[in-house]
Amino acid sequence: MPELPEVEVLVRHLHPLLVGRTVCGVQVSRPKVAAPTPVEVLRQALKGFTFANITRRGKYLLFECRGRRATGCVKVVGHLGMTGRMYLQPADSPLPKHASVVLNCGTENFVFEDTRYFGRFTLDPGALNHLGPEPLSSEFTSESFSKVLSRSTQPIKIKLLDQRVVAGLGNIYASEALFRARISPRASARSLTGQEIHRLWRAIRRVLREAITRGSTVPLDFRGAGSRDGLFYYGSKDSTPAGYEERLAVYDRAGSPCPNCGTHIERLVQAARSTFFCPKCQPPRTKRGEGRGKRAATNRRRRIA
DNA sequence: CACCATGTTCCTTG
DNA sequence: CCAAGGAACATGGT
Repeated sequence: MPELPEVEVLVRHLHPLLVGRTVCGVQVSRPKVAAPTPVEVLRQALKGFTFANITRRGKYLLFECRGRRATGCVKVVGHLGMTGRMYLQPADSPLPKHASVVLNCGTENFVFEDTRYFGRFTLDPGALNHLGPEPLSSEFTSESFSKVLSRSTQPIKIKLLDQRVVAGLGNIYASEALFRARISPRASARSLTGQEIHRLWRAIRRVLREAITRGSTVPLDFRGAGSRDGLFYYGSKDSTPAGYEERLAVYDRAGSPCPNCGTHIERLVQAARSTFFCPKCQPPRTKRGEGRGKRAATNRRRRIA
């Protein structure tokens, strides 16, 4: 569930539930979840502290906690990885199989469930230093975006996944934004025209905003008990959520008709990850700038062999 | 058994 | 130091 919109919706959901509550117990399932913070350090840091604020940066959740005497302030950096969920449940309810972190807050437990354990819950803020601008803030401009893209020969789709370029896009919304901007995912970043970059800049913001709006409107199941939650936020309580069909235009829709022109959506693999696009609405570059990286890589391999 | 999956980081090579 | 590619991480679904 974890790209910027999902994290944003989760933060808005958790904020009123957690702020003001005090942590009495801390349980961490395995060391790597808190790494590089030692589990014992995290436990001692949180015990007795009260949630003061919860915010987001890129795909990271930031939990601000304060001690009783305004002595210290602890900031926990959370990341959902691929399969992370966070929610509250009654303290006497059974914990999920893969409970990565459990914070007891009296009558309720705050649960960070993470099947694959790719997520993080740590005091180390290091990862935040490498993040690019927030896409929905004023620091993310068409001009700054253009400047960064002009230095790269990588396919634009791969560049969009680089968190130093812009923070919060993931595999789903990268495909969606390129479709909205009518740009081929294979086009090299530096080959984009000023007009295309502006379209892409707008598409990124629009796609993310729409997803946040939708996630805040539809009733969500944060525990993810829903059947079809793989692609969705956390799964809607409804097994067939209204509007599910049109939520994503291309992602995971290979073979389906493009909502614009009816052409079959195609799937391709870039950097070992799936990209979905409409070959007609997002046509390949005619001159140079497309497929170049691929050819270069092939030549390199030939030279080695 | 094979392949796929919303993400990040580390290692290698150039 | 930078850019780019690939494997690794861990578990489950189809």
